[in-house]
Amino acid sequence: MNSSRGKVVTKKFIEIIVKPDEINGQFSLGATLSSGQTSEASWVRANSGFWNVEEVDGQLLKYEVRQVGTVEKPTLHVKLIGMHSSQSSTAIKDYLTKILRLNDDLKEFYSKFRNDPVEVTFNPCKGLRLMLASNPFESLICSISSQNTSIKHWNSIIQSIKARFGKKVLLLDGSSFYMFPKPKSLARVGEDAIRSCKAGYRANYILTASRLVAEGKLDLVKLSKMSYEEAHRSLLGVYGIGPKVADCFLLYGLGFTEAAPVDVWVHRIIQQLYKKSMSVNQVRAFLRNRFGLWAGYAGLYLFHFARLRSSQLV
DNA sequence: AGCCAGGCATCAG
DNA sequence: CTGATGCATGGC
Repeated sequence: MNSSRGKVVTKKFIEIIVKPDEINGQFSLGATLSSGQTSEASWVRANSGFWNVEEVDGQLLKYEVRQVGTVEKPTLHVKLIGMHSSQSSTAIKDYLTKILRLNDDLKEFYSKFRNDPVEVTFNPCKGLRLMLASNPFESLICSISSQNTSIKHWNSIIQSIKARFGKKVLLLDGSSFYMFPKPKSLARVGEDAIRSCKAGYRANYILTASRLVAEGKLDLVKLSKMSYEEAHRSLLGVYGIGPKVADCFLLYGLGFTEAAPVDVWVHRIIQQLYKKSMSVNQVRAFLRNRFGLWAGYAGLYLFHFARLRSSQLV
């Protein structure tokens, strides 16, 4: 069992495998983690996969996920570093299934809307899945930081916030990682400090939201138990949070799949595909009415498709 | 140099 | 309610 006293080299990690029959339909890890979702800022690309660090059952855990096989028959290899022997690998599997949304029935999405103009996105985006943020507060700040700037820039804002105000942890493989600060820590640092993370005018929004969460006036758990409309309405009351940021957080932070964030990309592509001139608000209503609980997926596919096309990859 | 990026608060009408 | 404008920052 314990090899640390023997001649055998201690195995520092455990590897688990997620098989095709544990994934509901197609999956593309690469597309999913490269699609600019506001839940993914913390994932790091390395080797042939991606890694992240999270607290699972109060235990710090680094996981490296790599896809083998095809998009149609996907298999995931997950390397776990720092796992206690008391933790079951099925608990880890459940956790990954939840945040990579492996139970979402993608084939149903494709077949249900195969006669809709959104169908043109299915092939180029095949296997793309929504992701659920593992830390709702981090997702809230990511969503706020992402407004009116590039994906690259808001990712760098988040990295700076983590490096400046987050706790540094050392991992068993020798690497280190900055955790996202807790609401109370971030609420304490002041606007100038947040501004120095190149957050610009968003610094005030970030600080305001952090204070509200720290003081319990913005209860993320309570929000997750409301209806979508109710939760959206109450988020709009927060300074710095508008319709798009609220939808980002509800979708990626809390898992409301009927939320479809409408940004400039989605606004443009919807008007092109459906040949109708619409305001941002009209597009938002349009997506919700047409796609219901699949609106989040439709929005993500349209967003990713539009960006792929503009970079000449399609 | 000027415009755009996963927008929002504010103010005018 | 809808429409115009300023706002930090970085990339092209």
